Amino acid sequence: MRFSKMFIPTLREAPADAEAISHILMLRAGYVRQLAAGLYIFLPLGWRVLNKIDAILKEEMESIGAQEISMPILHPAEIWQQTGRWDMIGGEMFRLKDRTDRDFCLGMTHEEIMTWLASREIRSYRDLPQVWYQIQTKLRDEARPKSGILRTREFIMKDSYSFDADDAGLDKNYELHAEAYHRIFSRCGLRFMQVESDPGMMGGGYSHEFMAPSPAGEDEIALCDHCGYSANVELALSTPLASETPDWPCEEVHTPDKRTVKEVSNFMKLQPSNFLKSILVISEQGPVLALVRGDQELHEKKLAKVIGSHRPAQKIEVKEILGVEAGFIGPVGREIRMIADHSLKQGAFVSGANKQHYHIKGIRAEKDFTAEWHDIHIAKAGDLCSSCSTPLRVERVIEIGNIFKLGTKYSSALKAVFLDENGQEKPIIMGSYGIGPARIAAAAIEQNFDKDGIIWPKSIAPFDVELIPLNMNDPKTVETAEALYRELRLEKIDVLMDDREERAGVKFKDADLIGIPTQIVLGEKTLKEGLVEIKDRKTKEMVKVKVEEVIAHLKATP
RNA sequence: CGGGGCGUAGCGCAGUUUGGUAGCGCGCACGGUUCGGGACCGUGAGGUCGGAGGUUCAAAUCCUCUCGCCCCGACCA
Repeated sequence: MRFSKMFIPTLREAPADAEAISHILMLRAGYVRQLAAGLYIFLPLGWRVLNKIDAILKEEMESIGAQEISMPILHPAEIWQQTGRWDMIGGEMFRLKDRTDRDFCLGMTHEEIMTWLASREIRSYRDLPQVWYQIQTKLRDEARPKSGILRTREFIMKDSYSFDADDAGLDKNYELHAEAYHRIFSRCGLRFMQVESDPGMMGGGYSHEFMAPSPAGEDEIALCDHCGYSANVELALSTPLASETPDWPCEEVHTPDKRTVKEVSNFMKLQPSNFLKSILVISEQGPVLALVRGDQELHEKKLAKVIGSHRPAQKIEVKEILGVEAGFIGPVGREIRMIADHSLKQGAFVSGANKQHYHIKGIRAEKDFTAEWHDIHIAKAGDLCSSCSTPLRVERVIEIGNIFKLGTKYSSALKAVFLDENGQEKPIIMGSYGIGPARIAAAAIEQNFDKDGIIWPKSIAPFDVELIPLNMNDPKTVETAEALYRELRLEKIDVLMDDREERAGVKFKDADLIGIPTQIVLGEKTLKEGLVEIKDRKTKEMVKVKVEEVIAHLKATP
């Protein structure tokens, strides 16, 4: 492509409402434009990147036997009603009616529709397994679109679905996808890891996420460098370091107006880990007291797995239900249902005394209070790995892909069944597997940039090479550039030639911003010696090469 | 959905406190000089001051309502 003909609107200054690096750079380098909150236009450069990623996705999907199809994004409500998700999902689903008042929604994902297809077409175990995939638009009315392209309301996803006759088949397809995903993200030049994850609204029991470390990410994962344990902090298990607990006698302490763990621990000159924190929540079955150690945070999702959905109690409710002001509540002498974190099992702690302006010191599990024991704290850096007791690291990450074992949740609901070898009717066993190409692109930028702009991994760069003839008024420069341009294209090397009548400085700045991995600079003086400069965008290293040897040189440096 | 911030030329911003009829830098167009890291000089185009209503002789500026965008949190296949 010729730069002069291609629409690449670069910006010297970043629009004020962009914050994430990938967002700023994609805007500045002319890859995307924002239409509205969470809606992005991909400009020619941006679309080329997505196409490169898609090509890798297709290759790797085909390599594990997945077959590409394409599904509508407008879905009749009935199918979503049959699986229950029409009612389960709230405002995140775009809903609409057709002219005859029939309910529809815009697809957030395609489990329902894929399963519907399977239910109509698959009869026998002989038809299985099947793996179908598509690269298709999804729509979700996100509560909070953010970080440019990272969290949008409309986005493209590669989603695949496996259909098997038995669990072994599902395990196989799950494993094949995990392997394909490793190849995909490696080929895209990302640093990433596979972690255990919470299946969430997908249902089913078993899932992993693929995470690319980046400060721009929205998720956090806990990692053990020793045994390799890694999980989203949403479900990561950990053992908080044991706290030093002197063998206090049980006694009340006057703590006037000291309510928070911080206030009381400063007042009593103790560590937060010497405290027992009591949090009142309201569940559907009534109030529940959640107990965690003072230096830990309550994990609402973990708690929800024990007591179901719940909300924190308001200050007035605490007073009404427990008869004492928040800040002085504790487990001692309470009849209420209590869920306590494992870290409180051993040792003596300080908690609220259930008496205004008093705390109680030296309370012990089982002796002074009883509770149901669960892991309900948020894993944090420094906690010990629950399997090998090594301190955990916590890292911020971008979710770039996920894989789920769905089981029969959707096939049962939609009657996607087959007859097995014995003529028995059984629900198909399913898995679903997603990758967000735009997130791959954003993560690649977040992981590869410098002060001058983007540094694309070669595999997903919009072009392989940028040809930069500096002086378009010099016939020799233009002639050589045109010749090289032709030659590169004959060699199937994607080349962008900056043939604009611009000053050298502008071309250099734009080239660095856009981030094509290799730059070939044609300067008037070096050209007189028959040389051009080949420059690496990432390392800034430059070598002078004879014009005739450019192709050979490019081929020699992968 | 809760909290905070911001809407003035294509982009970045000033002007709003104290009401007097809109300005700077970049970009854009034209002419000239320049030409290996976002050139310089000159001329010029471009604005419903997010929108609606109100107060006032007069509103970008004050009041009310409303829309949009960003950030934090809640939420999140």
